[in-house]
Amino acid sequence: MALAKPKRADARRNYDQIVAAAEAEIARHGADASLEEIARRAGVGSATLHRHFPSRQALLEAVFHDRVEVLCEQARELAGQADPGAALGDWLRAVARYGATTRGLARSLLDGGRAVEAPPDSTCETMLVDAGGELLQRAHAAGRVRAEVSIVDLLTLVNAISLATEGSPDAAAEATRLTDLALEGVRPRS
Amino acid sequence: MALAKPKRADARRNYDQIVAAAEAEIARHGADASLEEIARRAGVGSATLHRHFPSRQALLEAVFHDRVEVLCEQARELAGQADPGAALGDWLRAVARYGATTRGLARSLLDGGRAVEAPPDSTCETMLVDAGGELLQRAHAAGRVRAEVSIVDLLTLVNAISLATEGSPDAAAEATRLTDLALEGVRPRS
DNA sequence: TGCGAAAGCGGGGTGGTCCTCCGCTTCTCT
DNA sequence: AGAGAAGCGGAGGACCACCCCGCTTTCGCA
Repeated sequence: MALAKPKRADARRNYDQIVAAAEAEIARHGADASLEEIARRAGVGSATLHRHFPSRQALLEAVFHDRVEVLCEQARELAGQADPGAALGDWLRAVARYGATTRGLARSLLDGGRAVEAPPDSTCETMLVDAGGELLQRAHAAGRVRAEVSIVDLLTLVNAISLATEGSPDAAAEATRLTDLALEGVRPRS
Repeated sequence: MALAKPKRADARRNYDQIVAAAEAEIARHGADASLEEIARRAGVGSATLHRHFPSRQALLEAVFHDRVEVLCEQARELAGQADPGAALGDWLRAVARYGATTRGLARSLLDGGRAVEAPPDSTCETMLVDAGGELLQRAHAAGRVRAEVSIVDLLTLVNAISLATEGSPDAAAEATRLTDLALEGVRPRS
């Protein structure tokens, strides 16, 4: 749905410029960067931005779509790995790292998850659920994950960690550490 | 610091009215409720609000101070319990529940943790760290928690969970479940 | 190639926000 | 009661999201 690019040439050009400007601006100022400023830097009127992206969330989805796709690709690669438990863990750590280091992503995923609008599939949220579901299924089959744990649980947890560590000095390390903690549990392993 | 109430009677009255209005408004609209609207409902000019609370965070601290105090009190009670592992777990679950069901609290704690201003002690963040530190220390001593786990880690984790579940249909249950998950880990206990 | 309809554009307006300045009011202390 | 300090709040500036609507650009078709 984030891919429903407009068909007229100028519209498409503007669309791309807006996404590019948004990417830069969000990296600089986080998920609630000024839409006005984004439009300005993209060289379009603010109305154009609002026409292409009816909500802030729509813009965020478009900006992060590619990055999320990379994560999904990574999940597909890891699915072929010998140890399904490790594969799932590695992927979740990667997601946490990505989320913690990419300003606005975690926030976008969180809001996207609660979205009131009809979720027309292929949102970043559902992409991750699909990709991660595969890994979790294998881990379940191998008995490496408790049966009642769902992929939505895991992604919520990991996303929460991203959100909480985003902005800390070494966000990547912090996110990885906390993800490990959550996956392994707090008690010493006997 | 959130307790440094003004001394003149009218100022004190306004202060209290602002906090009361803020509490209601934040419950309704979350941590980024309109300060203007809060001032309006408190029956004061916006300048008065800004004079009493130089930043949004300062207002949030004042609003949530009492609730956080309750949590700290709870920690002190649990510290006397026989099983330190369970005590810590119970408390963290309570914090998660509280955070998930009290709009704005989790967000406030998160931003409070990163605060750039000189943290003059007795912020909500430090109160929780102190209260929880006690519980963690006992759990450590009893060998129920891995040595490298700190109270800041745990609170960050729990707060992240609050943040991520706030607003879901049954936030309390969801927060509790995810906290359990994080404390116990993902793998089946042998 | 040229033309007309449709698609898209963007300046400017509206109503909201945060925050500050500064003349005025209210309180407190004696 | 009166002086001085402490506090007040309306007005105003800078910014923002979002929309309206007259204008421009593009594209399919002849």
